[in-house]
Amino acid sequence: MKLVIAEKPSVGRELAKVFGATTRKDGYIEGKGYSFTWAFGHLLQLAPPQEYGFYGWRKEHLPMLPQKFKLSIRKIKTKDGMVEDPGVRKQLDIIQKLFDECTEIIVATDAGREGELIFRYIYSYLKCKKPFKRLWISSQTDEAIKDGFRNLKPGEDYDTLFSSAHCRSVSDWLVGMNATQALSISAGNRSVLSLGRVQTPTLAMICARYLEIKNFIPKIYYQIGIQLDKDGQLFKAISVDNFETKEESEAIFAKVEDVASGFSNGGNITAVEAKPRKEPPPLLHDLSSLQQEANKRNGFTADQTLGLLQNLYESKLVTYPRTGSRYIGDDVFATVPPLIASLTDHPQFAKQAMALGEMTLNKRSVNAKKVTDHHAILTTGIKAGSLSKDHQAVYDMVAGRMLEAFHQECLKEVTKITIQSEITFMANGTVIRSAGWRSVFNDVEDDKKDEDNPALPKVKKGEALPIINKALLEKQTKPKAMYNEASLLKSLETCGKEIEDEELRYAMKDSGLGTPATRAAIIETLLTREYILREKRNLVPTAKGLAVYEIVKEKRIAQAELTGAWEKRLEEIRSGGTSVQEFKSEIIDYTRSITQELLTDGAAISGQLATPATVTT
DNA sequence: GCAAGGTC
Repeated sequence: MKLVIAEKPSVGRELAKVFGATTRKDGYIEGKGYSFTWAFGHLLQLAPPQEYGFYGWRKEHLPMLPQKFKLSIRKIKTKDGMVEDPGVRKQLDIIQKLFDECTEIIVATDAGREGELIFRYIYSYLKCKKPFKRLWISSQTDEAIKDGFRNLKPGEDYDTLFSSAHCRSVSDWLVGMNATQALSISAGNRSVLSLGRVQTPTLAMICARYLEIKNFIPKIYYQIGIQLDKDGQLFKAISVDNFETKEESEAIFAKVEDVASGFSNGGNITAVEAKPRKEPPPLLHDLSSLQQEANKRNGFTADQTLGLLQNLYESKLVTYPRTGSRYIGDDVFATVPPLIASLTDHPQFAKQAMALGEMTLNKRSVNAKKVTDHHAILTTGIKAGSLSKDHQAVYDMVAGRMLEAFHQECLKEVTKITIQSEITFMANGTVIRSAGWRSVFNDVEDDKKDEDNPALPKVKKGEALPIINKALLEKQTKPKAMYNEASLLKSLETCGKEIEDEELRYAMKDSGLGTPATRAAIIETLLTREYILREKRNLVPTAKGLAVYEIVKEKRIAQAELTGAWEKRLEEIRSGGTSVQEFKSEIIDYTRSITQELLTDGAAISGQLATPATVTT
């Protein structure tokens, strides 16, 4: 018997189906000379400090540098503390039995660094010696699966990928465990002050933004607004320049030739520009973009959205949710028309689904090269029974985005009219000629809500129009907005760099902080540590969070660049350019220095933290 | 009591 092992049950079942294996057993499926089993993500983790003899949190232990790392079964939190996850233990027993019985293993965990690690940790923990080959596919259509099985790779081809994965894991343990204990101990050991490669830069982003807003000094400036009349159709224009002083703006304001000052046609049209603009549909959703949208539309937290999506996935209503790709391959694209047809009885989308059925589908979201472990989130075509309100809301965001993504471009006409009257004014207007994808939700664009003129009258250069109204406007510069879950997720994708362009931002996603599957958990960790609070929809730092930030803000552990630097080195390990030993010794050096620094610097916040919890006996 | 990574 050959054993196929997948990363998760859904993939194991899918592979079995393609092979025609149908005998369902407890934890695996059998048939045609194969057995198909699965993990549930990482079943094993690097063992905690006490398994190396570091009991309690003691300064004398630091830095903890285990010679050889051990693996232990994934734990879950219960009221009696952390215990082995019984489901994980059971599945490991099943895998052990299948390892013993098989002649060969086919590794079918996700095609990536963590997928490799999931299998290798199991293989190592169960002390298996059987030969294994690697299935490496980026799409799970029948054809891609069959093709992958015809082209199995030698297992050892991925040895360096495993090395880089293990290094990632060990490095996070060394830096995270040591830094956390060092800071907690030196700050007086009152509570857990956790630090880590991902959570600490995230905290730093929230704190830096908060302080920037708190220290922001608004500046007053003046603008002049006018209203013009073209044959009874009124429109607004605003001065191109801002004025710094009230005196200056008042002097100019007085000279603007409005009707009330005796000028019947004081507004001279000096330029008219009307340009058609095409707006392509948005890309399909990946987890992060969906979490952002659900936060904006419904106020769901990243964690809630992930939970709702996971339920929908388990009910087979949507495809795999923890994806970082907003694209699908051509093979999946071939399955899209029936998916759209399945929405023709949807109460909200029926009309658009029918219209889309008649059109050539837009292929902006179709690009096999941009599909990594998983493709963008789609519906499956399976009819949703009655869903809870929240589940329905998330399902509709997936379905609606699908209709948008394959829809026509939105065609607009953008008009700019330049008016001269003592100074230069500008009127902007946008008219939608053909709504295209925008007809799915009929939303107003975020940045167009305060646009002064939806439609502008037809005017010609050289015309003079009456200015029927003028106003001196006093305005203030505004600080950036506080982070909320949506804007934080967006920032994590690009390490805090603000990139508006959707595709450019997407290109940077490999250098982001955390992964789609872990970002919601990172936010929850910061909340659990009481480093941050939810204040309405905003995420704001607490005094504790700010105190920790003050200690670490200049250190590498608080900078997103640390992840970038590690990633570069890990890729060198994978490609064979750097030895594992070289990287590990760098990490150990860094662990020693950050631990030492924190043991000293942490004392600074000892007094600032909340009084220790009262101990009752 | 602690990281970040994966998933149910």
